[in-house]
Amino acid sequence: MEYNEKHIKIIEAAEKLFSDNGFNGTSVRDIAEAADVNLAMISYYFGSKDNLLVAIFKYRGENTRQLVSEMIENKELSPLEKFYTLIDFYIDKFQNQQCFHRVMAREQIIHTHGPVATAILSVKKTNMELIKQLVQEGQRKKQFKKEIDISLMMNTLFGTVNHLYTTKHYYKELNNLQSLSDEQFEKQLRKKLSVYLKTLFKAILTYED
Amino acid sequence: MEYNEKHIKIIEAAEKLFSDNGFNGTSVRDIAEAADVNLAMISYYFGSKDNLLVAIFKYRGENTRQLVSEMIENKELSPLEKFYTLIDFYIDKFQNQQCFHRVMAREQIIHTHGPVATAILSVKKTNMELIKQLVQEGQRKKQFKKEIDISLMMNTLFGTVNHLYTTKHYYKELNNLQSLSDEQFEKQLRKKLSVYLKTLFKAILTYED
Amino acid sequence: MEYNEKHIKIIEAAEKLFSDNGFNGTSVRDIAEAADVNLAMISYYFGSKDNLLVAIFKYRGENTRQLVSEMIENKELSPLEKFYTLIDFYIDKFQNQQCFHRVMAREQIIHTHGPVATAILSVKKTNMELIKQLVQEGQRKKQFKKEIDISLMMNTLFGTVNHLYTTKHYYKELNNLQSLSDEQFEKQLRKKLSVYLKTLFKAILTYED
Amino acid sequence: MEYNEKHIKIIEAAEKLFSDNGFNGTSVRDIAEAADVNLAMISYYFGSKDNLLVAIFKYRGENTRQLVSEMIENKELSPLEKFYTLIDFYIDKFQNQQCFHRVMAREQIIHTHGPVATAILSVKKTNMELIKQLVQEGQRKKQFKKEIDISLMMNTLFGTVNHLYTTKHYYKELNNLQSLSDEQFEKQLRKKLSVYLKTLFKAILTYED
DNA sequence: AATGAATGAGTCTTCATTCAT
DNA sequence: GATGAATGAAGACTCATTCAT
Repeated sequence: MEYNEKHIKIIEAAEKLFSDNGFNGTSVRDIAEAADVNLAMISYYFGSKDNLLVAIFKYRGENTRQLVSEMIENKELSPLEKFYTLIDFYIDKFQNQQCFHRVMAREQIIHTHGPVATAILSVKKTNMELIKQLVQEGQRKKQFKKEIDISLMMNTLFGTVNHLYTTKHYYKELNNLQSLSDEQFEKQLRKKLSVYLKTLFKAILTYED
Repeated sequence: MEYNEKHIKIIEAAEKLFSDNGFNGTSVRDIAEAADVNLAMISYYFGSKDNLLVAIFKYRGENTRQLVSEMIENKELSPLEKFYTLIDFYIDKFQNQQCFHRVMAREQIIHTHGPVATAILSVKKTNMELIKQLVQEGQRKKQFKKEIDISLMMNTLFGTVNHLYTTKHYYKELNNLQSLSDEQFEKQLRKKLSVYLKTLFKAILTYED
Repeated sequence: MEYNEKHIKIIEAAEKLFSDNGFNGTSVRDIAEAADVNLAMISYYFGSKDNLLVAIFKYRGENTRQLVSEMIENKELSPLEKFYTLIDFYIDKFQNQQCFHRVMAREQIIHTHGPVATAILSVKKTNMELIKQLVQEGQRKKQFKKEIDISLMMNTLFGTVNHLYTTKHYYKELNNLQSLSDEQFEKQLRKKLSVYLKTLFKAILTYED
Repeated sequence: MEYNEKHIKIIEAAEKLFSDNGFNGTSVRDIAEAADVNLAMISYYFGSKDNLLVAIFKYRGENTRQLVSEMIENKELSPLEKFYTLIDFYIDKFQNQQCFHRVMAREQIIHTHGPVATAILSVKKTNMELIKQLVQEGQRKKQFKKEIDISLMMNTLFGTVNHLYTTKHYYKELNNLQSLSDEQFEKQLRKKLSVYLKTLFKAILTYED
């Protein structure tokens, strides 16, 4: 599917609004205003509001595979180094596409079937596949433990990052960081999280010493 | 606040519907029908649909503290044993109150301020406080590491459990477990998750050998 | 009809609220709260909200007749002096019972039939009768003109006072009297209106010189 | 603001219904039915029921100024003749737009602030200004008294006409004119009122002989 | 290809009143 | 006599979508 400029304008406006007010809390009218396009154009371009949601997942799902794929095939890095790179990649992704991940975090809960679920599953399958590949490489090279539940491990990776970024307002409050500017806070969070996850996954994946 | 039988009937009906269709995807009419009460009674009892959501959080938040508190004060368990008990407690909680946690998982994302956020924050504060207490006990007894980021660690605990239970339909699909009955699946998941998290948190908290 | 203390409390609370927000803009619940009585008591005492409105007119209509009647029968005053007294009496009445007159001014417009109209008509008949008597006395004594349209003249009397008091907020604005305190304004208005109406009705009623 | 055919259809239907049943006594559904338009169209066109009320005042307020203005600038009439014309103009206006004036009579009482009050005040200001101009012309030409309280005088003019037309059902009753057809009654009323007011205002404005 | 106008269905909430106690 | 709890009906408004142009 090719998205032209206006498609993208609508998608990004919708993403922001869905992120702030939820899918059902956002009206097509709101989106049209935010994207500065005619109201009827949204139905015209996407068919329906539901379809627009699916389009968001497709739009955001497209890029990931290639980026991660290239990184994994890099021959100069050890599996653990690759995993560290992967962690930073996902942290960056969540940080830079917070709106999208907020939308996804919410919608994946209620969509168990149907086109939205299919689009989400496709994103998840890609991630699963790439990470599996990486873990297996580490295992082949005897640098990663043999017994690793990849699915649960991924749950920890995405669960932690996702939970942290989608509820960062509570994190801020609980840790009395209200005085920090958003920028400072995000920078600090990024750093701490990166170190934390690397330590954590080193423990999960490798034979510690 | 005291909730009578009808309050609870409404709360539980709402919880289920919010869980399945989202807050905005559920009409007060739907709730009234599911709870088998008069439509006007919901406004009469709770004032508004928003208030009903807050009531759900208050209702579910009330019990936790005492249960966890008692467990933590138990003198016969070591800190690590207590943490293991805590893990199982939360796994059970998520498993038994999946509807509630689905609602909470969704609502905590968009409510950054206001009464809903306040109710959620209160639940989170309680959890934070209790776990902090427990970790500090372990540290005092030199059984837990000195440098533990409690907040991030909790993110891993709740993030993992939360993500797994709220998106278990994807987990099932990604691991090709569609053939399992829901009961079998849940039982197996519970078991695997428990072992996984205990191993994980042992690594996070203690000086491994 | 005898009104007890609670009846009167309700009537006066209703009168104030109807005056501020209109009959349909006031809920029985509002009245119950303002009167500090149980909600059901209003139906219990008055039967219905409509009946309460009728009760207001009956309650306020009762006193007028006797007061005016006595004044008119006073043998020491000339007809014109009596009319002057009457003018001040009505000005005082409108000033002291502004809420009631606001309600009446509004309700008399839409109630052309039915119990409310009947109650209002009864008040009007009383006034008409008394004033007619007074004018005829003046005519008998050759102090008032023979050709006086009493009905239109009363329209001028009540129309002027009524219009002025029910829309005094516009009068204030139009005459740039916003700086005056309510008290100062009312005092000044009362005075000016009294002089104005006496001059006016002297011209209408008597043979000027 | 430009009103198209449908706007006007809605405005006029609303005006009639507000006149008969009051603003709060009329539902948007009633208006939609009377105007034979879709229910949602009223919100679509006017935004809200309150806005529709404001639109009524704006719609009816637009024409007056020009008509009166032209008449006042007419060089062939004496000030008193102009005033007589003005009286007939307002009588006609009240007679022909009884619904509107009923609505205005009711709403000006409770709206002391806000957009409705602003729209009403604007109508009143226009009238005030035009009449002031006319009276001052009469004073300059030494045909009107020097000491005239224009504001109170206008209260008498509008108060009388307004009171008479908005409560004409009581006038009919009090004067035992129930046997007259509406047409006959209105014709007769118009005539009597015109004569009455001209006599009255001649007395108020000019040096009588 | 793009859109202004329009709409049927549905939203949450409030209402005056009732009735068992 | 007095009332807390309850409700059927109705309220104003918003929604996603359509369709003639």
